[in-house]
Amino acid sequence: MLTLPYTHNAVAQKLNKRASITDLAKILNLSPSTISRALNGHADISEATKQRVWEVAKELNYQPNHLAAALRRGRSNMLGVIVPHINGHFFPSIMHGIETVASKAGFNVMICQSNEDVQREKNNIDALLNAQVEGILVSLARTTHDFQHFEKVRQQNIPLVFFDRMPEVSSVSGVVLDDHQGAYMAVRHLLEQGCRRIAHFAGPQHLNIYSNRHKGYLNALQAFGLPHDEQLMHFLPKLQQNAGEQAMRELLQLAEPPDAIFGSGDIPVAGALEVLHAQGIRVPQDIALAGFSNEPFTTLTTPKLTSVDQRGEQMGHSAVQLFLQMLKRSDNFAPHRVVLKPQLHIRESSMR
Amino acid sequence: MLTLPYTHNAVAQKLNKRASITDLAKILNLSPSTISRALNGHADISEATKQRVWEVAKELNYQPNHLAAALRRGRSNMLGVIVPHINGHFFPSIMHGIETVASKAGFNVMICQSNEDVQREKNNIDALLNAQVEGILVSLARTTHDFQHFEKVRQQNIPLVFFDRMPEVSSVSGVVLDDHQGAYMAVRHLLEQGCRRIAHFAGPQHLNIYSNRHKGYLNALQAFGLPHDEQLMHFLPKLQQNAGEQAMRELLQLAEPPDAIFGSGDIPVAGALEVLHAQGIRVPQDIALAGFSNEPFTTLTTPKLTSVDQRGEQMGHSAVQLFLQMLKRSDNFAPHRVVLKPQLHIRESSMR
DNA sequence: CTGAAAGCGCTAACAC
DNA sequence: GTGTTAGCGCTTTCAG
Repeated sequence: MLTLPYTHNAVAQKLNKRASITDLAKILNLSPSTISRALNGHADISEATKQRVWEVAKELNYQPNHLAAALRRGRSNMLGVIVPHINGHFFPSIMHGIETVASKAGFNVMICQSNEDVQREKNNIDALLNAQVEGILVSLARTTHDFQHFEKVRQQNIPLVFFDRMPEVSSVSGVVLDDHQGAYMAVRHLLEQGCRRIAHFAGPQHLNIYSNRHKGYLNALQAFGLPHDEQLMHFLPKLQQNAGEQAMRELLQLAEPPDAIFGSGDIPVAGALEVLHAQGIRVPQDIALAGFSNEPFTTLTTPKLTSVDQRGEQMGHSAVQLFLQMLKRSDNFAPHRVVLKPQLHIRESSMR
Repeated sequence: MLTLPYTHNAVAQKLNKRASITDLAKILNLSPSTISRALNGHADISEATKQRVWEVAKELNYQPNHLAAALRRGRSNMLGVIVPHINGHFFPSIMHGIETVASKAGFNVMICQSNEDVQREKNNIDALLNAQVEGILVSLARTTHDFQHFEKVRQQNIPLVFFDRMPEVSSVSGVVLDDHQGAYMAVRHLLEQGCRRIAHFAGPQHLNIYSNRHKGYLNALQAFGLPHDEQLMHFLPKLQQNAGEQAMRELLQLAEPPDAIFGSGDIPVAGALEVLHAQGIRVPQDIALAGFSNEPFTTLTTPKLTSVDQRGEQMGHSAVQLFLQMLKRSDNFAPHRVVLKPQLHIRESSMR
C-alpha cells in the first residue's frame, strides 16, 4: 500500500478521488502553471522544481486529465476508425497497423464497427465527432451508396481518410490495394499453370474493390487471348462459404466445366474446395483454385490455398500517415490516393 | 451546400470552426443554460423554445462538445477495453458483444491491444486512465504474471472487469467460460465415440483457461476409468499450426499411437489434421479430432472439425453488464464472477 | 524561472 | 420557464 508523508496526508485524504494539478500546486506552494509546465517538461523550469513536482506527482499517483487538456488545447489526441466488421484477418491486421503508427504519434484510437450497415455508419460518425476525434479513418459499409453523412466531417475540417473501400470520386483521400493487379496476377498465374477455363466468384460490384478484381480477371483472360464466358462468372452478394459451394455445384453441371476458379475472397473458394472434395474431384489436377485475402486458414485446408495478400498492416500504416499529413497542412492538402501492391502467395491448390 | 438566413450569417462566418452553445445563445437571445437544457430535452423548457433551439442548432450544424460536457459532469461516457490480440474469431466476437451492449447504455468504447505483452498492457492501462474512461474491461496478456499495474485502476475507484483470461484471485470481478466443462464435454464425446487413447494438445498452463481445459481432459478420462498417459500430452506454448503438426508427428511415432486428439485450440488441431492427411491416416475412423474455440475455419476443413464454442458474444455482453452494475453501486459491490456454459459443436472429425 | 488571470464548452445549483 | 453564476482541470498569454 501507498504511504504518504504526514504533510501531504491531509490533502491526499481530502481527495480520495484523484489528484489535480492544483492539488499539487497547493502542496508544493507553487502555481498551477508551474506544475503544468514541469509536468510537460517545459525547458524554462528549474531542474530542482521539476524533481519536486515529479516526486509528489508520483506519490499522489497523479494522472493528468486529458479531457481537460484536450478541451483547453482544442485537440483531443484521438483518432476515430470505422470498419465494416472485424471478421477474418484483413481488418484486424489493418487495425493493428493503425494502432501501431497512431500510438507512436501520440494518438489514442477509437474503433467502431458499422456492421456493414449505413445507418450504423452514420451513428459511428456522430459518435466520433462528438468524442472530438481529430481525424476519421473509414472503410465503407457494404450497404453505403451515398456519402452525405461524410459531409459533416468535411465541414468541420476534420481529416477524413478512407481505406480499402472508398468512394470512386477523386475528391477524397485514401489508401487502397491495387485490386485489379492482384486479380490479374492470380489469374495470370492460373493461366501459366495451363488452365484455360477459369471461373470467377465475384463480390458485390458496387464496391470498387470487387469490380476491380473482376476487371483484373477479365483483363488477364484477354491478355491471353481467351474469351470470357458469362457462364463461368458467379456474382456472390456476400462471398460466403455456402454461396461458394452452390456456385461450384452449378459450375460442375456445365457441359464444359471450368479447370480453375479464381475467387474474390478465400471463403467461397474454401466452400468450393469442399464440394470438390465431396465429389472426388482432384485439386489442383482437375480444378485449380486461387482466392483473395490470404486468410490464415488458407494454410489449414488440404491442399493449401493460393491467395492474394491485401497488405492489411501496411494499409493501416499508410492510412495513419495520410491522416498525419492532412493534419499538418490542414487546408492546402490535395486529396491523395495511396495504392498498395498486392502479393500473390502461391500454394498447393494451384500448382500443377 | 448549407445556406443560412441572413441574420445568422454574420455569426456563422465568425466561427468557421464549430458552433458552441454560447453561439446559439447569442443568436437566439437566450442564456447558455437554456440552450443546454433545450438540447438535452429538459422537461422545464417550453416546447416553443425547444423548437427554435433545435432549428438553429441544425442550421449551424451544431455538434455538442462531449469533452467539455464530460469534464463538467466528471463522466466521460467512455469504456476502455484491452484485448491480447484480435486474431481468430473469439476476441472479435467479444468486442462485438461489448460494443452492442455498451453503446446501448450510452458508452463509447475504446479498444487497445496488448499484443500479448505486459509492457503494452501497462501502457494501455495508462492511456485509458488518461482518457478518463469510466471503466476498464481486460483480458490478460499471455505474458502477464503479476497484477501490480491494475492497482492504479482500483485506487481510482474505476470499475475493472476481466474477461476470459483473469487472475485466479477472488477479489476481482470477471466473466469466464467454464473451460473445465468445455474440455470435459469434448473428451467425454470422444470417449462415447469409442476412443480410448486420447491425446491432448495443451496450452500454456499458467493461464487458467488452459490449465482448466487440461483438468477437464484428465477428469473425463478418470470418469471413464482410464489412466492418463504422459506420452499423450503435449504442451504447446503457443497453440500454433506447426506446433500441432510437430506434436502429431511425434504421437504417430509412439508404439501405441492415439485414436483421438483433443486440442485446447483449433489451430494446432488443424495442423494435426494436415499431417494425418499427408500420411493417409483417416479422420475420424483412425484418429478422431476435437478442438476448442469453434473458429469459423472449422467448417472449412475436410472433414469439418468438432469444437467447443466459447460464447464470445455472450461474454462481451456479460462483461459490460457487470461493469454497469459496478458503476451503480460503486463501493459496496462484492467481486463477482460470471461463468458461462460452453457449447460443443459436433462435426465430422469426431463422428464414427 | 515563476505567477496571475483568463477561458476552452458545458452543466448544475440557485435564483426569480 | 429562464437567467446568473460558478467551476470542472488544464494551458497559455502576459507580466514580472
